[in-house]
Formats: sequence, C-alpha cells, structure tokens
Amino acid sequence: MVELDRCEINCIHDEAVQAVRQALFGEDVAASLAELFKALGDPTRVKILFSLMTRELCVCDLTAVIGVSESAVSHQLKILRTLRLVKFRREGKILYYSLADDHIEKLFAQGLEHVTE
Amino acid sequence: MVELDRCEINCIHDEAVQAVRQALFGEDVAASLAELFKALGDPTRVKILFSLMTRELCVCDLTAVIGVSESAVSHQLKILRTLRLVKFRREGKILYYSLADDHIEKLFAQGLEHVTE
DNA sequence: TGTACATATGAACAGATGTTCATATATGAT
DNA sequence: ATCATATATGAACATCTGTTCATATGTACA
Repeated sequence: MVELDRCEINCIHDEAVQAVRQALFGEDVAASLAELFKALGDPTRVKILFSLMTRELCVCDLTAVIGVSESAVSHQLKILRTLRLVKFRREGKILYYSLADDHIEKLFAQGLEHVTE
Repeated sequence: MVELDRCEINCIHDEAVQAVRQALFGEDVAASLAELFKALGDPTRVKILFSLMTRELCVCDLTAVIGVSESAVSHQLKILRTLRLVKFRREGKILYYSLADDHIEKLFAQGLEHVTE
C-alpha cells in the first residue's frame, strides 16, 4: 500500500495510475527487456548483428567487416551470446557465428522503420 | 582501400567479407539504430513507454506508476522526446505524454517474444 | 503582482560501459 | 612436445549514463 506521496490531491489521476500499475509487467520483465534493448544499443553490436543477418561469419571476418579490434569483437560477441542473440559452431580453430533466431531481424526491421522515416 | 591488416592469409573469407561490407548500412544508420535501441535499453524508460502504451499520462502519474522521482522521469522523457518516441500535449499546467507512433509497441512485442521464450 | 503548482533543466557524482593491452586457452600442424 | 593461429578473457582506463539536488520556467489563480 505505498500510496502517492507527491502531488497529493491535484495532479494525479488515480484510476489511471491504478489501471496502468496493474497492466505494467513486473520488475524482472522490465529489466530483461531493457537488457535486451541495451544489447542492441551499441554501434559495434549493431554492425555485428547486421553482418550476421547476411550470413554466418567467423570472428576474423567480423573484425575485417566492422573495422574494430578482434578483442573488441570478441568481448561484444560474449555479450550477444549471453543474451542468446547469437550462436556459433566450431570448425577446427575457427568459430562461425550466426544469429540465434529471427527475432533480431524483425527488431531491426522495426527499428529501421522508425529511424528512416 | 583499407584492406585487411590482420589474419593475413588464413582465416578471412574474402568474398564473404566483401559481400557483407557492401550489404552493411552506413555508419550513420548504424549509429541511429544503436541510439534508438539504447533509448529502449533502460528499465525506467521501458516502464515509461510501457505505461504510455495503456493510455496517455501526465508526468505526475508516471512518477506514481513507476516509482521514481519526478526529476528522473522528466530527464528520461526528454531523451524519449528527442528521439521522437513520445509526444505531449499541454492542458493548463499539466503535460500529457503519449507514444509518438506505433513502432514502439511493435518493438516491445518483438522484444517480449525473445525475452519470454 | 505574487503565490502555488507541474514540469524542466543544469551541475555533480557514483556506477556502468566499451576499448585496449597483455595474457590465456584451444585446436591443428610439424 | 612445440609452435602457430583463432579466439577468449581479465584488468585497467577513459567515457558515458542515470539519479539526485537545487534551481528555473511556465501556467493558473488570487
């Protein structure tokens, strides 16, 4: 019962606040969503993911395509892996990365719509 | 003509790299996309946007729903405004915020699919 | 004009983030 | 075993980010 302690009487629309509060997903879901979007919120990772939309690539290829150090790519790949945004298969010494599922492509498509309008 | 200066001969898949490089969108688009996703990549902003999916709300309502200071909400709203993710209308002293367009709902839907699977 | 209220904004500060550098691990070849 | 290569990882560091606190702006009303 943590009620309003600001804007005591005037500004708050009680019913609205109650309704929205109930509809609002939990703290954990909000955190997960934010974590996902945050992972997409970096130019290097955007480029990695977009590159992988074309085809699977090894770390070395990604380095060449994107133009950052191999270490930086590797660090970012770890983040993307942790969030199940990319997966990889091993072939000898080489690791081939690819998108984990097709959500990312849809997210990018939506994002591009917003950005390029 | 900045060619490969690492993994000289062995690892790079030249054709792949060339192809992906051509397909890759420009630096500016990558930056814009990252900026958009970064804006969605914070719990407070996620909650603000999700709240506004239900209905338009004033700053004071948002403060009550989300449970952070009015100043914090206001700062975050500025970021969302700058990226044209939310808009507002004034009614006397009160500002009613709402989602700028329906891209955000689609992005959230996609994001939730990934998170809750 | 002055007061009250809703919201915005700037500065400051703690904590998070991305890169670099050095080093470690894993695989294949000699 | 030793070595070279492809990738991963930890530490360090500079930069960025979100909140708080204090203050400013804008609107309504007396």
